Amino acid sequence: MKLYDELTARGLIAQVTDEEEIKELINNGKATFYIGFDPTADSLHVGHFMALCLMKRLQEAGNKPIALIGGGTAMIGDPSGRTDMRQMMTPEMINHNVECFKKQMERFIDFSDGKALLVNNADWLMGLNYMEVMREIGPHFSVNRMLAAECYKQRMEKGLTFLEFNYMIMQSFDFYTLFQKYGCNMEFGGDDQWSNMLGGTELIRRKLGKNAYAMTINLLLNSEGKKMGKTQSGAVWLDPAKTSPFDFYQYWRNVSDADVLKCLRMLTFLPLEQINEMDKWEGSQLNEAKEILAFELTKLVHGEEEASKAKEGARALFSSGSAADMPVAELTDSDFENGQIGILKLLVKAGLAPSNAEARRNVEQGGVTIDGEKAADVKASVTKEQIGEDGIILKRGKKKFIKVICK
RNA sequence: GGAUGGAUUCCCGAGUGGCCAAAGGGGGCAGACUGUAAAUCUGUUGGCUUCGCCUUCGAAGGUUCGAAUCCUUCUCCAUCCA
Repeated sequence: MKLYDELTARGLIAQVTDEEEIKELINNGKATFYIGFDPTADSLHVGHFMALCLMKRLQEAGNKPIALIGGGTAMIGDPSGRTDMRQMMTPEMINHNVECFKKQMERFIDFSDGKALLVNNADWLMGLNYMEVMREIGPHFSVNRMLAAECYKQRMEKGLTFLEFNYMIMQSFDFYTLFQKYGCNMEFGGDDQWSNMLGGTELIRRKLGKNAYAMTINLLLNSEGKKMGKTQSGAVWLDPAKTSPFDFYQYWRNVSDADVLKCLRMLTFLPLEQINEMDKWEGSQLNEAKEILAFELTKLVHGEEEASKAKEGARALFSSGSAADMPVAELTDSDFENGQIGILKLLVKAGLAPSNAEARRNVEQGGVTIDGEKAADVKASVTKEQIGEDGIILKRGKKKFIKVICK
């Protein structure tokens, strides 16, 4: 199966500017393409991961990837699809994030020997001269058309500042620059980037009279239409320090039935035949598919060893309620009073509850167990001896476990 | 620059002097049922040393025995006019 068909079969392709031409280019390894990543946080997340996987697939087919880190565009903030104003980021934050992004990307994409490029648009955007940009680029953008673009629609009601309005122009300028500098003829991105990307192809056509192409990949949405890769407490990060491999594994282990196959297709590198086979699974067998999904993704992001650890840990935990590889919380002597610690304080210290009140509620509602025994009394406490050398297993709710040990 | 409307708890959104830690919904959390799924039902949802106390209704002052509610100034946002 040719690359383009495979991407289609996996449900990745959302929109393309010219299907025939793009097919021809990427199937034959003739594309030099770029994907932009704005450093708005200090770690990549699942959305970025999809883009990186796409990059990898294309690279394997002989195309040349350029990973662009938006150190310059992050100064503006992309308003696409957002209803609220973006928080302005300080240059220090941006630089820090750029460094974090670089490190993480190098784990996924092979940048050696010019097989792929890593560039930062701050290199050309920061030195731009306002008047020059106005005269050179300005005339090629119709405000009327920009305002009609889908990506600004949501902001027309809540308000849009001139700063953010310029984002599209900067992104277009990126494509234009890469086209000239590196012969970059394609841009990929999430579907929410479509209008920004069209801006780039238009600009290249108008200024240089040349053709460039754009293709978007579908955003990973769950069956309820919400973006996946987000939890209550924030994004699912690729940085193990921000989302532990265990939690990462659990996130995918817990996707709903309706989303497993979609995730397998879009996110993993498993052969399509194998995935189609799983498509026939029903009921509790789907549970196995979830385990495969979780394992595969954890393997891709954190390596096989971590993935196995997470898998074994989860299995042990959910079947017997104990495991060697589970998150650990350490207590120190100062946490104890007269050699013991209250159950509520213990929950908070272990990070299972954000506050005493929350911990109290959990205990009162029967959601807390210690070593498998239900803790029903809010005033109960645990002694240092009970925790001992091996520690105790503290559980809140059905899925949150932590091992508590003493120093 | 002018006119008008607005800012309430995680989000949406009621509340116009005491009965307000603040209706209702969404979301979250916990329980039951299950397959670590979905749906459904129940409870819960600011904090604390929890029969009590402390901090919250854009910010700062003021009026009052008492303010999310009234007054003053400020900040921010939307709409219309320039």
